[in-house]
Amino acid sequence: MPGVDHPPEHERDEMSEQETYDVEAVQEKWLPVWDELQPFRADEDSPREKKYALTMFPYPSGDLHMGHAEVTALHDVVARYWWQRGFEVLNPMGWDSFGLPAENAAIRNDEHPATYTYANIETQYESFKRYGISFDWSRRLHTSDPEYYRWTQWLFLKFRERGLAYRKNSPVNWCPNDQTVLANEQVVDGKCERCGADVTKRELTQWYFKITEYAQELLDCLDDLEPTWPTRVVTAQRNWIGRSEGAHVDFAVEGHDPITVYTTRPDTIFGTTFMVVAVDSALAEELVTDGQRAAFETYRDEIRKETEIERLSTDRPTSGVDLGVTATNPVTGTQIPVWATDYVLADYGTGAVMGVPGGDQRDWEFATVMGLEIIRTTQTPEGFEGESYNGEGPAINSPAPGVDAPLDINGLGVAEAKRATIDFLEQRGTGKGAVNFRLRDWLLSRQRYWGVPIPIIHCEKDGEVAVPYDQLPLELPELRGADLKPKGVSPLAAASEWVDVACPTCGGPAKRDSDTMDTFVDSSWYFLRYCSPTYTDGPFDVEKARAWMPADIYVGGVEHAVLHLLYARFFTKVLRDMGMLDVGEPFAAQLNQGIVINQGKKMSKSLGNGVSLGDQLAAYGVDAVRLTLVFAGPPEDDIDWADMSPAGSLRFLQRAWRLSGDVTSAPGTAPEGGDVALRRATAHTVHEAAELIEGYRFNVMVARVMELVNATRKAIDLPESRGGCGPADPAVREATEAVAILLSLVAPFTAEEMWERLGHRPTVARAGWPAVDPGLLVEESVTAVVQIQGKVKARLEVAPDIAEADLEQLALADPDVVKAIDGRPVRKVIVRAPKLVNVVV
RNA sequence: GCCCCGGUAGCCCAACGGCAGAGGCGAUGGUCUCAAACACCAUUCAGUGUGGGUUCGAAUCCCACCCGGGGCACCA
Repeated sequence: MPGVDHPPEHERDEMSEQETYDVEAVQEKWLPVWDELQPFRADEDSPREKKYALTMFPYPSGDLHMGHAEVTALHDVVARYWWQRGFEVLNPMGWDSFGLPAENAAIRNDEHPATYTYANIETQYESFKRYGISFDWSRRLHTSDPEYYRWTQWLFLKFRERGLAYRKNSPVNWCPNDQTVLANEQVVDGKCERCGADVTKRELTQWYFKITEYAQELLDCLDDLEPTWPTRVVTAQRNWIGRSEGAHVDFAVEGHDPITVYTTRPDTIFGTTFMVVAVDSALAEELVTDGQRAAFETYRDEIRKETEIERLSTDRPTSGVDLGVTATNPVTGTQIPVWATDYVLADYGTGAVMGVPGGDQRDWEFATVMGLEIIRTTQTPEGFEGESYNGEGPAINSPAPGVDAPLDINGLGVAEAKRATIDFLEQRGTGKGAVNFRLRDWLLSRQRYWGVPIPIIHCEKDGEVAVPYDQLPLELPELRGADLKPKGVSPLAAASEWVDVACPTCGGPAKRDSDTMDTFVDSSWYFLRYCSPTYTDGPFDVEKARAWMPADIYVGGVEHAVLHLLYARFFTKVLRDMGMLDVGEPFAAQLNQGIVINQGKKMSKSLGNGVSLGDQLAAYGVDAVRLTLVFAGPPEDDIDWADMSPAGSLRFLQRAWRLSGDVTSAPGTAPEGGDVALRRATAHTVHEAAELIEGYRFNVMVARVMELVNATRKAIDLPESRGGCGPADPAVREATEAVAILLSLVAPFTAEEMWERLGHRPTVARAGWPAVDPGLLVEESVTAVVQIQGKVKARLEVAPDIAEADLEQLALADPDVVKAIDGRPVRKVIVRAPKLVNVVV
């Protein structure tokens, strides 16, 4: 084992000063003790104030890796801190155990996905235990257990009863590799978030959660989360929800219902010279005239073949087809042509846009290519050389000079012009102010096996029929190996003895819905299940949830900034509206850790730069690895393992541990009367550590503990003449005990061992926060700096409560200061008692 | 293109608008050793990405730019 000295047996006697810290033996020693003591069992009936420490539960792929080690080490600092501060802490762990990797493994190995899943869960469970995180294992859960997913199904049915789960036919994102649909959030740069394949569109009837109904509230509550959530998560969610304000405007079409468009710039309506609808929308199909139908269909089919990547590409050529109809501008009465194009999105707004080339660059390009008229409606600034202009400026051509129109907004600024136009449209009944969101409803159906079956039966006569609540859980049929191969429809559809059922309403032949739910549904409420993991009368015990929710901290990866975190917020709000929760937000505070990389790059098999957590633990021990991860830097920063020194961490732990063997005073020795300098250092460290932890500045906290260890070492070793006090001084015991308790947040094995060597009973994890005499925090004297023109010229030892006038007098009398002033007239003296005096000459 | 976050010793990182350095790594020298490794002791090193501004005083506040990371991006 590198870094640890194992002297031969015969030398041991001469090495009493250099005791050996046997990492492995210490680890083996304490695990069974903790199992016995169960120090982290959360009790909601406890009179202590409660804290809920939550960390994102893992997907069970293989064993734990460096990423898991980092996030749980950071998380554990907070959880253990809260225990030490006297809180009752809920710190649960479970597994997000439905999902594709298990299914793919099952196909490869001709087995059941559960085999892979539960084997990995056991492996990870054992690893977590050895890793010494303060989880309450009695609350362990797996989302793939029927007793868990019965409640996922229950929630789905409840949501459906509230109109929040519905089925619709619509073009959806399709991953040709995983052979399943994807939610908007799972398409990143036109690629499948999971496998990276180019996503295409398909027209399918699928289940959706109506998250858009909560769009405004999801947005508004971000204001309250802003102080305690990472900025980047809050902004990412704001961007994702994408609220905009504008108007719906109706354009009359002969022989058809009016076309309603959404626009954020109703004030530019005088510049509307054409109209564009999404080529893949039903509206386009309806509007197209017989004469243009052939051209339209050719164009539409071309676009449909394209992947998301191609459609999203910003340098694609402008394209479109004239639909052959005209619409009437509701303000000017002008007839304008209606086109179909691919730059308008079918599922945003109304799928139709008023073309204002003077105010929108896309419209400008379209008008230029198609030879359509361009009218500017906002005065461009002096020297403007661009094409379209959407900035601030007075309205012009609204109406054009000499034209008589029922509305005149010429000269108004953008905001006033908008308001005037909306007022006019509303009076005329041809439009109204409107708000739009970028957020779409959450597509939750998946054409795969290893997920929660959707508890719906499709009957020809009765339509969609819910599986009765007393028949939940609706369990998955036993499929394995080749049965699970992706075929474009769910594997469940082929399990005829499962799919074919009698309709619960009419008893006639019917079929079960053969899709399963997106696994993000499972993880949208697991933090509630933890509050009462074995509850059988509902997804969770409302009273228990009241006791624990919201989670006081949620630690996890920033990759979930929109997906999981938005969905979980949505579920929480719905459950609140169902009367099951008091809170509208699930996570009061959040901490995102960085990732562990190696040699400047993400660890990956292809780069061959992976670092095995198991190897690191074997080489340096759990505590040293945890300490390294916590000490590496601010939690949000990435950690380059190549820059880290677990050996250095181990060295420090040994130094700390050695202190506990050097203390010679008896346990319980009162610290009063001990060496004051060391007592002050201890008091400061403990005091500051609390502030640092609460600010998530764990790396600095560790540094402070290192300082205290160094100070204690010196106090023991140095002769009295050089500030030492010897191992028998009560201050040494006080400092060492503080070190043990502070270290218990990061290095629980070492801390436990120290605690025992100090003559205490286990477990240090519940020893309580070190008591600090507040008097020791007040310094007897402080160093005041005297500056001339901002440059330090002298230092003075002064009382901390010195008056400004006294300090000024003292400073100006100092010989070094007098010399530095050198007889020049003093123009100004700035005094910041007790730390600083600045003399301006 | 728009919006966030960040640039401090060789490296990882500290520093209420007030002495740029807390801690660690590395390096160098020493103690120990036949020698080395380990351990221990000591020493070393930047003026804070660039340019302006505010201030008695700026790593810290403001503006512009450069570099790195992230989010959104035909969202009308």
